[in-house]
Amino acid sequence: MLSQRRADILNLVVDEYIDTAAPVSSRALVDRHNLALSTATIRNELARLEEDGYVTHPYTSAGRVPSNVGYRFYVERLMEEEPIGPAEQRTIEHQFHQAPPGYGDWLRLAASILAAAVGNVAVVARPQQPQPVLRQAQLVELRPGAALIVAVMDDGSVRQRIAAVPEGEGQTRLGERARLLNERCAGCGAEAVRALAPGFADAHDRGLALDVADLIEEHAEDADLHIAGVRSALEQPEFDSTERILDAVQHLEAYHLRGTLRAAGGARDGARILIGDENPDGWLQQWTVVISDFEGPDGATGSVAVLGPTRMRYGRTIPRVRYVSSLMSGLLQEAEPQEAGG
Amino acid sequence: MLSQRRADILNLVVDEYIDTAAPVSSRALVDRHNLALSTATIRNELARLEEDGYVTHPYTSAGRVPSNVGYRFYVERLMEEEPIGPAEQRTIEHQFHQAPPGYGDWLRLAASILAAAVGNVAVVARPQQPQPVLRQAQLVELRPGAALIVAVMDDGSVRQRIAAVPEGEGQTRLGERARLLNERCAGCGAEAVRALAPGFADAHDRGLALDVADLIEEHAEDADLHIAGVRSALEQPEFDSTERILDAVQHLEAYHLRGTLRAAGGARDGARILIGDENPDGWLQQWTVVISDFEGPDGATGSVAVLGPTRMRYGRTIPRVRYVSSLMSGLLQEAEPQEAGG
DNA sequence: GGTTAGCACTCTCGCGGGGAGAGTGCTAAC
DNA sequence: GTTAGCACTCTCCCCGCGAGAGTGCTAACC
Repeated sequence: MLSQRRADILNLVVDEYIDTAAPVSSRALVDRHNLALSTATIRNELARLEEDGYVTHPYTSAGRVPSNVGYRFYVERLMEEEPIGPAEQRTIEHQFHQAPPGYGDWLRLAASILAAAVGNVAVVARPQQPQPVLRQAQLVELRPGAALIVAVMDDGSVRQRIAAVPEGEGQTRLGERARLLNERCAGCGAEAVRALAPGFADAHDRGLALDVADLIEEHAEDADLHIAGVRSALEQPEFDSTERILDAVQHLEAYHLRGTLRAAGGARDGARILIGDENPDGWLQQWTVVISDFEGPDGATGSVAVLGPTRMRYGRTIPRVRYVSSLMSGLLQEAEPQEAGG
Repeated sequence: MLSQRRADILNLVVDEYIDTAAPVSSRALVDRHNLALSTATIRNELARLEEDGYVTHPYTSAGRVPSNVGYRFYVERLMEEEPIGPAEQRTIEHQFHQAPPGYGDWLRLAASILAAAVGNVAVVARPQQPQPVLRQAQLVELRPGAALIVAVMDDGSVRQRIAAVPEGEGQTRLGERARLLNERCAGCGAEAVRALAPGFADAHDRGLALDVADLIEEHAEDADLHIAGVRSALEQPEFDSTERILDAVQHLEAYHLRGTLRAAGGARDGARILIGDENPDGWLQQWTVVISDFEGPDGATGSVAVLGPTRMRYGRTIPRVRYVSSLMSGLLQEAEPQEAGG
């Protein structure tokens, strides 16, 4: 366990490093916080903190940099959360209410508001049910012999697939097939639909039912994941080399992130926090991820997350992730949706 | 008009520069192509080409670099297209047939195949009808007082919006509302639905109809736009500074690109080509965009495009954009869709 | 008149040196 | 336990310099 004084010093080191992105020297600590100790004493304490693994040295005679262990301790014990002031809150809600009311717009907006608030990458994933159920399927004729199946789930997610249909059929016949399909399969999960499939008299209907079953259990499209703030994150000094930027760009593509959002991690008041190598993904070793889930209709869960360098303004980020998450939750569950503000 | 010899030299300069990314010297031209002329003669010709605006000098004593005018001339008169060999064609088709048959997957796949084939950013936009028509709308209960409208268009595109509904209603009542809406509005365009709205007896149904009308004329989501190959494009030497990379990253976000794809430009056999400042967008001044549209069902048009530095392998890119575009078109219109390749 | 050799001139790029500055670790004294 | 002092280390930036690549120009050549 750290002595009070050493914990205080660690706190200052982390704060300072988060602020300046430069290794923190004993001199800087004493001067900038008017410590009643000499730099030599601080140096001794820093050496102890280093022995215990809370800070490191980039090279022999530079200042100290927090380690992942140091950040973790900081997040759990030292950090002060930066509250969301009334002005900031008003700004955010204002932005929300000015948006066009499309559903995708809300999600995108949440991501970009959050990204702007924390200066890092923000990701918002649409609520999805773990075991979705078919609400209704449509058949859209593409050309003779092929149609697009559009399947809407009970959580509002939509999945599409091209399927073979008999060549001579027009849209009206396809409409009948869709009606039959819906009559029997609406409200069913993937296995149920698959079990119902053999019951269709027509071979093509059987095929369609199996396709629908596939669609139900298919992972939702990455399209339902909204990312914002990549640029501001990459402007931070940790991304000084082009390779690092390119690696980040590559990994921040939508379909890599779904899995990331599901990762568990040290929680703090409902926000899961993964620092550096606590992340399961290799490429995130230098990143911190802060995730908060929110509730959609019928037990569907969505996620709000921020990704940034481990040197992140935790005190600012964590409450804002939580707040945007609760806004989304409220939007979908409690409060009035369409009331235009002022 | 350029003399034959000067045109030949320009051709060599552009080829060479595309290949090496370094200013082309008279020496390099003579040596690498066994020209029966001295470097001095070439220098004279290069000076003339520079006078006429086809090439430039980065600084006094470096080699020559093609200007946009030079590239344009090259694309229209000089370039040789690099045909798609049978092996490459087989690879591409193989990749296509191995894909999961989801509709979004096809589009994404097309983008990533194209990106890999040309080493630049590839974008594929889902076919959309200019004047879409409602096929069917659904109401998904989010919570008491609010529902999600899910509207499917006749081209298979889907748009969603949150709407207010009377508080006491369950999903069954919402289903009835949806049925009424579909009975009257299916097959209608935005104005038609808007005209029908006052005909609904119930005020909420009127509101829903108006929402649906909005949805029909709303721009489709950026979600329907698939991007690939950002990393390989940014690995090229023109992106040496972090600022350039960041600018590119920022602008390559999905919702900036729809407009870009609609831009017209010098065409070559069905591919529209915009070189450098021919692009309407300011940020694309250093980029070339090659676009080819393809036909979806019922007159919907999608687009396939490649974006890269003006120093782009035009001879390779153009036929491949055209080819992938025709594959998409075929997938949606002519050939067999599901045949798995042996 | 077109072509070419020769040469002076220019600009970039990479390398090494050197000095300033910032910080540490250690020792010895308080 | 704290502190002053000092030697030591490592980075960073600037500068200069030489090598190399390429051009433009002039004058001769076919």
